[in-house]
Amino acid sequence: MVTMKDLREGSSVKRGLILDAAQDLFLADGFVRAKMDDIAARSGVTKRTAYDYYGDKQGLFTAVLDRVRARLDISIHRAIENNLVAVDDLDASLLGFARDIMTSALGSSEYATLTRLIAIASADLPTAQVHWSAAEPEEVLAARFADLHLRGLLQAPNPRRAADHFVALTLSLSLTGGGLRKGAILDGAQTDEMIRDGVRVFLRAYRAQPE
Amino acid sequence: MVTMKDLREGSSVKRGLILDAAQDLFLADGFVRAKMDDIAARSGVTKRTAYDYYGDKQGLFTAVLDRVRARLDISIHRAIENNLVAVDDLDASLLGFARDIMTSALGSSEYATLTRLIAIASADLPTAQVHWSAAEPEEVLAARFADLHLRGLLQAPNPRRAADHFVALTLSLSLTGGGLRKGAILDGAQTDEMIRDGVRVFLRAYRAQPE
DNA sequence: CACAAACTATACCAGCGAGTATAGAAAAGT
DNA sequence: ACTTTTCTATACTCGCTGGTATAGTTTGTG
Repeated sequence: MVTMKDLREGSSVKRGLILDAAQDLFLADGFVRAKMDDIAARSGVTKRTAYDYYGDKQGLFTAVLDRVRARLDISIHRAIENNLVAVDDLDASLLGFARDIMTSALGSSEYATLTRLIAIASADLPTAQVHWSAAEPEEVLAARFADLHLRGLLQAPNPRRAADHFVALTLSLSLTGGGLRKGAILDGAQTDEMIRDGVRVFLRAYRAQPE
Repeated sequence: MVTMKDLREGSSVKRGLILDAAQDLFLADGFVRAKMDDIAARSGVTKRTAYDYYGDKQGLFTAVLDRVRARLDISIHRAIENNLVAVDDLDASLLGFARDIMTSALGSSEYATLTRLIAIASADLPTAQVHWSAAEPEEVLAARFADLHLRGLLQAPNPRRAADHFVALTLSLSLTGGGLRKGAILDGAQTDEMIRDGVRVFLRAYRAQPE
């Protein structure tokens, strides 16, 4: 075990480079098969330096996990800002929200990345935990749904459950491709169709009925 | 690599004991951290014998995977027989189906087991594949939904998608507990509530509307 | 310049665990 | 009874990889 104080301050650019390499290799090979030598090589840094920065392999992994979690937090906030603050067209808003999450920035979404990292952690290091800074994604979405409920747009007396249902119907399903497969096999068009169907079903169940 | 012919026939009881032990340890520790010595010890057999039966560690893992898959096939068929052949009360039928899958026999469901094993495989050995004997679960459920559609009980023009939605709303959500956590944390009562809510939402979206 | 911190380069070590070898005992045919 | 197959028991090999040691080089800074 390496305490925080043993770690080197260092330059934040190098920290980032190391995390980038580590994230790539952890995602590609899982925790165990990813080798520290490869991570160091890919980040253009000596293995020794990587250890000086992050202590040990598990420390590096949790650092990757934390960064992705933080980025997802931001993505979610932005997606909410852009879609769920001033809602008039429910369909368009929910659709835009799900789309934003699935394709944040240009690369693959933080949501997909985090999901995979958590799966890896669950298989390889049962001790690792993800601690959310504020609230986990479903919670903040639930808060929005509660608002929409009050405003009479949604019929969602249990907003948290509604959020779970929404995520399950759109994001989760897009990632797994439906069924018990392992890899994400959906291309862009299929993903979008999956999301559209999910939103449609969600709204058919949750849209407030005009009296 | 060990060819089939190198493997020993052996007694089927011993095969089962080895698989039992392997399944327990793979589920508990993942593929990498589970040790062949422990598996052999737990199954009351020498390590050498385990190797004679299954060739190598990966062969043992895929054997476990195949057995669970086969059992899930059976469970699903039975759950369909018991709930989705002669349907009058849609709510009760779908609820019974989901409940049966989640609590097949007395132990934990094959569905949960298989899900976890696939997650482990996905993290630790990207090469392993699950090959379904006939059709994967969602397909057979989709066939049932197609039937219910024809009989005017369900409004599901895309039965496969409906099956994905049903599974996502009930089984998947019960396993993950909602949100991006890793372990299953729901007790029996919570699971049942999750399933009930899932079925309710599913039917609100998919039940055929009386003209 | 001097001095320290950061970093490289490379060699090394130690443990772990998959898989094997060897020798023999116990079933099980025949 | 004899032979073959199955299985036990234990010791062993061997590659891999996380982590470290050592020595030297760069970089920054007063």
